Amino acid sequence: MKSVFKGEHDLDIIDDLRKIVIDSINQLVKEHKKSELLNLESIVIEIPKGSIRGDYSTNAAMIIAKDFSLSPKDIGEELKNILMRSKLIDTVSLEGPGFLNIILNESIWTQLLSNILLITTRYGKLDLGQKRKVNVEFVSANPTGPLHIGHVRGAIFGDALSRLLEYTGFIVTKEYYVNDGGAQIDVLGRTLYHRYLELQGDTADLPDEAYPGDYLVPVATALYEKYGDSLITMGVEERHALVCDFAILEMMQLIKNDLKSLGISMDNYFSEKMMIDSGQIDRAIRILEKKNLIYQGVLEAPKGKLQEDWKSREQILFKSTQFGDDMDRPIKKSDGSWTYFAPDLAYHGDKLKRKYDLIVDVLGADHSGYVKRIEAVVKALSSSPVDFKVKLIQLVRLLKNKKPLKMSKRSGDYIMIDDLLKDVSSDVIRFVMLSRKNDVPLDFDVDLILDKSKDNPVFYVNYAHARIHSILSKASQSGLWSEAMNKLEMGTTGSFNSQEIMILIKLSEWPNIIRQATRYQEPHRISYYLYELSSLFHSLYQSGEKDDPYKFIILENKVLSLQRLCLAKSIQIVIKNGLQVLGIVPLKEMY
RNA sequence: GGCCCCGUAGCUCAGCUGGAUAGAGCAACUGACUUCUAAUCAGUAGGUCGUACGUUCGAAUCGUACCGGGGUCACCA
Repeated sequence: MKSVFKGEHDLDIIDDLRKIVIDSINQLVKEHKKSELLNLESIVIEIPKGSIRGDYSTNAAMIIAKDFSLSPKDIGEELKNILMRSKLIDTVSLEGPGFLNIILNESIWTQLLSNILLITTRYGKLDLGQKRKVNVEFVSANPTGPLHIGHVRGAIFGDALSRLLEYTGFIVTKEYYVNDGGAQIDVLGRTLYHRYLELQGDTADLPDEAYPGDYLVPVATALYEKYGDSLITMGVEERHALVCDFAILEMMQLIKNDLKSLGISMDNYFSEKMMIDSGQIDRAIRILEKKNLIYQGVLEAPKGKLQEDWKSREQILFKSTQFGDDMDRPIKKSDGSWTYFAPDLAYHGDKLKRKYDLIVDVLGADHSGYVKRIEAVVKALSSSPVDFKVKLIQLVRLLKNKKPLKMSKRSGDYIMIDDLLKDVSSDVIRFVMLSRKNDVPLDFDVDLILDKSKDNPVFYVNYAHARIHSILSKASQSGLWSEAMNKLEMGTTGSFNSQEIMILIKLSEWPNIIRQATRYQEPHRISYYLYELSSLFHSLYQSGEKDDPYKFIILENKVLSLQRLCLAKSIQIVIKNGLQVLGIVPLKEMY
């Protein structure tokens, strides 16, 4: 019987082990003359925690017990006997309610290290996407001002998710929906014109509805440089259109700069205005009309708290309740103009036309009430079921000295991204933003980040990376190590201590972490993994501090030394791969 | 009132696609710097996994109800 591990493929021990278990089960199925297919989806290979003996464990026996009408212990015993035949498996023990604890043949660890050293950046780079097309829409902030801290989390999440999907073989389009067609643009235009008049001596106060903050002042200067005072005598409508267009261009430039400084580049900026002008809304609505999903009707008044200005009125509605929404949704205002929903409806229709296999919307949690109607649109407009996911990003609670920091929209005292980046690198911000699951609120303490940045876990991870770099360069000086060295011929003692094996098991988990993070679209799993891996490394490193035999560089034992250095290098490779998926630059030194 | 998210150690959170003795960080306490980088490590202490019922061999994880916190329920965007 040929070893599964001996193929030329990149090593993915957990997945391979799972295949061995499944093969063994299929063999049992034959032996027991069972013909029906078993549901093997929930069979998992796990890394047991605590003091349980075993490199890996599987719940297989407990899952299949029913199908065989046997107890988990009995079927587990049979499964164990088959598993024991595999050359890769050293021992299998049946424990607890029916877990099979597996210890692999120790030669696997040398193979794992050779494999990681050989394929480096490719280790963990699974082809899960197989060139399927994905659209990830994120940020999509209104082009009425620069990005502030509230936008950062969604921006970084969307970018990291996109990187992850690209890493795993998807073809990703990172897209920004530019709301350049709505009423807020009129306000923007009027505010800019006000600033423009100020330049020419007009001392009127900023109107209440105008955008606060002085970021439009330089834009007004640019406007003046281009047009002089000719705007004042221009026709109102012509002037307003011109000012608005100018403002949008400038605002998008600000936003693009902010994104760039966070390491984010979009593939596509989708203009709402251009879409409206090309008549796409009408077309999308005509499709819905054909499906009988548009009607004139009256909505019931909202229940619960009384809405003072509520008036019953007949409107053009989209029958989103047919797809699970709570109420049908209006698409036109009483003045005949579109609601916000109408262009967004057409926009998702446009995404569908572009034939993506997966469409992801990254939205702020304050849009949670909006999710169902968008899902309804996607269902209504697509001819075949499409994989559509909305990822809601919870708010960032901004703290200063552990106290909530109020940001007032009126005074315009938002913390802007470029302010933040003056004091702290985008890498640090990235790691913090990715250190929580997307649907949990995140505390972001400005002081903690600014003054005591070493409390940030990204330094912990980077410190491990840098330490390894340092060890390796020291080892190079002693001639024990060189990047050009043929690692496949590395000497190994063939045996590893328990601390090293814990790390090797952790390293073997990396492809699986990538698999899970991709499947659930949860980049934070990578942050946690990297922290844990770094922790194991620091611990191992410290063992060498106390005991010379545990050092990485042991001049009098070149074989052992090389083995340790290969382990260190492998850890470094995985940390580097992980940080790069998160869009963070791995450091070679900390000072 | 409807819908969505959350409730796990003093604090901030992992774990949630059902599995074994529920894990980290911070804070507290004890200890380790003639070094391969102490931005680190070792150890101690800390728990009715919001409550109750249910599903089953087995529940922090799934279901129902309730309690508590947040968000959202416009012709806003």
